[in-house]
Amino acid sequence: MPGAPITFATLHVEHSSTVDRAAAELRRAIFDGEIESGTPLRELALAESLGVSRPTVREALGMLVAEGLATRQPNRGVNVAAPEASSVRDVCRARFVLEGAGVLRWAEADQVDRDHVRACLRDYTDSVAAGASYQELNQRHLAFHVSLVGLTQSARLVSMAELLVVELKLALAQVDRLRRNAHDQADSHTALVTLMEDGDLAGAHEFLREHLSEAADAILNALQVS
Amino acid sequence: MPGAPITFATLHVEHSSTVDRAAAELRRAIFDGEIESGTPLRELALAESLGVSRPTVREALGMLVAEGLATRQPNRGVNVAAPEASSVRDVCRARFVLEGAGVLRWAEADQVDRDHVRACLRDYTDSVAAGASYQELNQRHLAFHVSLVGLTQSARLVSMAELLVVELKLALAQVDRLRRNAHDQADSHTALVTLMEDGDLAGAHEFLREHLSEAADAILNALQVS
DNA sequence: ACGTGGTTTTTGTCAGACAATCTGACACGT
DNA sequence: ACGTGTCAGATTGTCTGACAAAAACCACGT
Repeated sequence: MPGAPITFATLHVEHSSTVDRAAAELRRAIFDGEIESGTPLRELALAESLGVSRPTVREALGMLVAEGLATRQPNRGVNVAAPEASSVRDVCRARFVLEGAGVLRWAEADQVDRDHVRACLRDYTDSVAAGASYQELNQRHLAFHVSLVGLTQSARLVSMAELLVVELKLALAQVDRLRRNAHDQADSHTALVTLMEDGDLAGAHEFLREHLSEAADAILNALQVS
Repeated sequence: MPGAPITFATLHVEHSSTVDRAAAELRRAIFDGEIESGTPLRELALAESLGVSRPTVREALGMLVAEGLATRQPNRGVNVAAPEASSVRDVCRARFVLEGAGVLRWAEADQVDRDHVRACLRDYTDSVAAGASYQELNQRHLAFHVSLVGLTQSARLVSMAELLVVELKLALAQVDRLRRNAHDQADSHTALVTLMEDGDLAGAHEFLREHLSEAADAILNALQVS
């Protein structure tokens, strides 16, 4: 259609600010275990290490605090968050509410969202079969759980679930180095999807509750060991 | 007991930073309707008006953006968020998931949390009976809804619900000046609690769905009118 | 050992400055 | 007339340097 207003909808340039890059670097260092949980994040030291100014570091730290990756005590600085038993239980309870709501809405959900769940499951099982790296398995595993929340068709619930997952990744980063028994819970996930496909949503809901409860116990055990 | 370590547990000083006070002032101005939705929040102008420096304003604006009260476009500044129809629907869907989860857990919930729900309901009905100000009615009304989420015993879900409520308050601030028909939904809330007290949790759940759906429609109508 | 006082480190906040980017308007060539 | 290039103004993003306040640390005297 000549003359029509052409929109280059697919084009996109990375538009990252210095603060974003600094925050991303800090996240990476935390998840990679380069920074132990509980270590203080001094603004001046970080500014020199990252090669940016103190205000920039301050803003990046504010983002981490908002994400729950770090805690700030007034006039005492920010530390890498230390996952406690109570917070792990809380996160898992919250996850069950969000993901459970998605599971129960499987039937009414959008076709796109259901397909997304299937795609995430396939990605995960493929990674397991291919013997992918530990990090990647974790990523796919959690992505599947978030995709369940997508069934609620609420963008806010999804972003909340992503926040919870970030906290969980922090807890996992503490124990992964100890027991990296790459938990292939792919079978469990497949069973969950099968239940939903068969229309047994109540069964899937109960299955999810046990699945999450087991996950919480596993993390708590690993945390107490370390 | 002489010599015992004395703790002045009741003493408490306000320990607020300049940034917190600036953010609080901005929130107040937004909710009071002094700043229209969509107006740009220039850092320099705010710094002069508030009597603080630009970095402080910047940080306060970052908090507002994190809360969803304002939106930031890179290199173009932050504007007071404009509630759209889609976001109102999304918030209400998310609220139903969170509050519904609380309602369904009424029986297993902690006695303290159930009492808190009852207390919030009483506060609300008392305010209605006393012909309290519009602002206060709104406050109590929303506090009751948040108390429902408290039944899940998940601190994270509660803080998520509080975030949603803030967004809702923003939308209400837009329409309240137009139609402040102080919706006394106290009867509706009382009916909800009665259903739960009687053990009809499924009924209460369905009742909540309709209650929230009506609220969403009312807000949407008011928004379209304005 | 205990409480007291000063010293040092770190954060919270400020002031000023500069570069990068966006906006809008205007001139230019086709 | 239309699209393009250019420029000035405004605003944000980031940096530097500085200072006050709070907390942590350490020595001191009793």
